[in-house]
Amino acid sequence: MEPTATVLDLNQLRRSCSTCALHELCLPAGIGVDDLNRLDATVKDKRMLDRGAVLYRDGDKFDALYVVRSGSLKTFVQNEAGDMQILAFHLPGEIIGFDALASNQHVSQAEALERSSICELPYVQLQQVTSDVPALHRQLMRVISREVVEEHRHLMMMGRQQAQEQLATFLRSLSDRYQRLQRDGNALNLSMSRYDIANYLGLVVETVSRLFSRMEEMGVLEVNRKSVRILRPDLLASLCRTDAASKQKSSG
Amino acid sequence: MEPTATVLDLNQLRRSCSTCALHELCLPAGIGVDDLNRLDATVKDKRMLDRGAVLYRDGDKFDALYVVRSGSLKTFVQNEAGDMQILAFHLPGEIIGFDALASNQHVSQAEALERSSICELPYVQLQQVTSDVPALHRQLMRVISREVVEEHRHLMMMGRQQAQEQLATFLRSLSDRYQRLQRDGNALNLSMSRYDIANYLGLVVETVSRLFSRMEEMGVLEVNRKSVRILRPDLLASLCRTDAASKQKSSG
DNA sequence: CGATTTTTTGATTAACATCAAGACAAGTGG
DNA sequence: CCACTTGTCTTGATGTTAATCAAAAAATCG
Repeated sequence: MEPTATVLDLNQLRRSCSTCALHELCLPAGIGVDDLNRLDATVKDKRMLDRGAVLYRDGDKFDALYVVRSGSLKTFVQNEAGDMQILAFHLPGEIIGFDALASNQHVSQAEALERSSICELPYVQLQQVTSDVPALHRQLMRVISREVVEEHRHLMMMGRQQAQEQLATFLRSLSDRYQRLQRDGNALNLSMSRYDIANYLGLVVETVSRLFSRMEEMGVLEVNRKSVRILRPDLLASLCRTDAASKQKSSG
Repeated sequence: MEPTATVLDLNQLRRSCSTCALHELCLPAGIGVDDLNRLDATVKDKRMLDRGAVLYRDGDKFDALYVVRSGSLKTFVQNEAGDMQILAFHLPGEIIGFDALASNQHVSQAEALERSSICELPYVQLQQVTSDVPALHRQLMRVISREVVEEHRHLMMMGRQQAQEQLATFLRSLSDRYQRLQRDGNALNLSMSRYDIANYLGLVVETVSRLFSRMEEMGVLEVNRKSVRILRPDLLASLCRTDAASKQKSSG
């Protein structure tokens, strides 16, 4: 490969928060121009991660938050026995690493699902900026709060929905996030494996595979390995809940 | 009832953060004396809630965070169909309401499980204090982060453990929290119903009831309705995970 | 291409939900 | 204080969903 290409790439990555395409979705959302430059200065050199590369692992000292700039990652926890539970899949504009604020060390692991680029926000500097810029402080709190709310959705999904509803909900939420990124919400490109999807939903891989097949038979999806096209968004929506009346499971 | 008793009660409740028994477990943890007085000034009149009383509900405008001072609460979300998912049970010293930071309105409901008293932290004032007192800002971030970490535990429990392991894990975590409150960690007083426990774990009430019976037969617990005595903490611990080797479910 | 991993499909089983009913505690009103 | 209601909890019998076991097909990789 020619060096020019690489240099261009790096320059592209080097562009600031102010000109970043994710501007309105990321930490800068709702921040004034002056303050934005300050934030910009704290964002450290962007990192590239290859598929499978680990951004941080359980036990790592906390020293930065990270923003997904392109690509995608998964975060997960592991117990003593080595069982893994995937917590979330992260798309561009999303900030990760908040779990480490509590104890000053990470209690989860973040791993790239594909080649991804990352903005690093060293925490000491970020703290400096946020204490000077109240708007940024509030914005940061809002972002953590969004993570809390998202986890509530995850809990509701795992606790109260059955397998097919869960997968439908998962696909719909992915579709929504695609749209917020100005992508076609009906043409999903799943960067995670079936195994990862199953784990995220608390199922086994066979179940997920069967569900994809079933939804394809129903005409809801067109599945081609990683690429999933939503043919009938309306049907998919209806699959998120089997006729309301029909279940107990401590619904309330 | 005699007015004197009521007045005394109110006075007791009115005592400040500095002298509160929960001092070291609550927001003041790690805050200096001077700053503590400032925090103290922002804590609004304490509220009493009767069993079943609602502190905030889904859709309520966000204007305060709340600290459980005595008693206990549950928080839960509900979907369109009315299905409920309990997110957590909250004991004294715990701060709730963070879900509302994201959108300026609550997206969950908090309800007292027994007669409980609550400290209210009006957010506008809290924001003022935190911007003046960086230590408090950091402490607040740590507390939200703890909530995130706790939810990771909940997700791991629901996604990867089976019913008996879940209940064992739940009881153990409750026991730990009792101990942090200087209570006997082996003499639990469950303020929540079997129904609530089942919902929290993603099970039905019959399953939970059967598990209590089974654990009693095994000699792990002595169950008497709301009162649960842990007879064999060691056995309980071992129940949190059936022999490590024996499962798939996308463990890693 | 052979080797390994991922995904799909089928057959069987286990875990938990559902259905049904009784036991027990806590009110409630007479 | 007692009959009666109501809600919570327990226990048993049966059913269903998703896990497990097994193996082949498809994709990825060196």
